[in-house]
Amino acid sequence: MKPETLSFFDRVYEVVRQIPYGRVTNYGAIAKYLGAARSSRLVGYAMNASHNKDVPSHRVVNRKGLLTGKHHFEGTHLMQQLLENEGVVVEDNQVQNLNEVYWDPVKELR
DNA sequence: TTTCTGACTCGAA
DNA sequence: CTTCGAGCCAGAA
Repeated sequence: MKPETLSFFDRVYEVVRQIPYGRVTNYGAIAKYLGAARSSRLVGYAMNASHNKDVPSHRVVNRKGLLTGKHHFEGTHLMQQLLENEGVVVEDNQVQNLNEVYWDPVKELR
């Protein structure tokens, strides 16, 4: 597909889809990678609409590593379980080893 | 068609 | 230290 024809939301999905297994990133990093550093909110809003998409939205957390979007998953701890299943340590709705599993599209991707 | 409201982040007061 | 405002897009009512 042509990136130019994709909406901002679609471009967010493309980036999220490239997050490696067992890694997580945050909204601001994705926004910055897309050239819209001030649009971190939109990334979150995009996740809200990514339910029908093939997007691993559970790998996207906020800047502090908090699972702010877990409430949008089925069950009470599905998002946390998905992450732990990938080896990510989550405790009290927050990624503990964030600096170890953190994946920055701006640096890692290109 | 207009209005509203969200999975955020950062800097200023 | 805490609180507040601004910036940004898409879909539903």
